[in-house]
Amino acid sequence: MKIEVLPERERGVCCAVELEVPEVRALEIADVLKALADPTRLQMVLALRAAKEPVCICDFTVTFELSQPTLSHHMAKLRRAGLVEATRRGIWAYYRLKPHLPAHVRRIVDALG
Amino acid sequence: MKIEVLPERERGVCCAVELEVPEVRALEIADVLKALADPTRLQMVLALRAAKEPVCICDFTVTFELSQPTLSHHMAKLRRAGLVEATRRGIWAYYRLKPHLPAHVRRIVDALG
DNA sequence: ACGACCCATTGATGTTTGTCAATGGGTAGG
DNA sequence: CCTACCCATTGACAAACATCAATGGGTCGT
Repeated sequence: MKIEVLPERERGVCCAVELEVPEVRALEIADVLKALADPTRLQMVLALRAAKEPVCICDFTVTFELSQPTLSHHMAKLRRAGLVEATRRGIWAYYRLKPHLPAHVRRIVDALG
Repeated sequence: MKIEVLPERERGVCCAVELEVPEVRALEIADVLKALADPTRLQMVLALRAAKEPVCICDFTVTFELSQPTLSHHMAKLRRAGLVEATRRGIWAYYRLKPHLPAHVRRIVDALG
C-alpha cells in the first residue's frame, strides 16, 4: 500500500484495459497452469524434468502417500494437459515430459522450482 | 507412446522417486500457480505486467464481461497470493504487480504469455 | 491355468472454486 | 445533505476438484 505515482482519473470515466493475449490463448495457458497447480502434480513434473529416464507410476506410489488410483488420476490430468506422455511395457507404464513442448509451455515448465 | 530407451525393472520392486523440492515449497509454488490458473486472473496479471502505471479496478470491469464483485474477488485472490498490491486514492483502488517478487515467483510471472 | 502384480476407470464424497445479487462503507460533486 | 460513484464483503449456488474403495483389464512368473 505504498504506491507514489498514480494516474489522474475522472469520475465516471473508466479506460478499458488492453488484453495482452487473445481470449483463447489465455484459456490454453490457464489450462496448463491448472494442471501444474497442485503440489503432487508439481512434484511429479519436477521429478520428470530432472529424470534422465522415464519413470513408472509404481515409483510415485512409493514416494507420495496417496493411493495408486489418485496418482493415476493426477498423471491422466498431466497427460490431458499435453505435458506428459506414456509408454506401456509389460506390466509397467513409463512416463516422461513430452520432448517437444510448445515454446510457451516449455518456458513455464522451466521456470518452476 | 513412442519412448525407445526404457529402464529395466523387476516385479515387486519399486524405486521411490526423489522429490526435487521440499513439500512446503511445493505447496508455496502450487499456491502461486493456483492464483494464476484462471483465464481472467491471468489476463489481469499480464495487463499489470505490461502496464507502466497502476491500474484501477473499474478499468478491468470495462474489459472483462464479469461483474464488479467477481473482479474484486479475483484481485483479492492475487493479493492473498502475494502477487499484487493496491493503493486507494479517493474513489479508486489502484493495483500493480508487487515490485519485489521472490525470485522463483518472478521467474514464473516472466514465463507467462 | 492360476495367482501376483501394475495400471486405469468408475462411483461416491467432501472440499474448493467461480460467479452473481445484494449489501454496506467510503469519497467526492452539486 | 443527498446523490452518484467506486470498491469490498457476504451469502448462495452450481461446477469442478482431490481423494479413496472397489473394480476390471493386462501381463507376467510358476
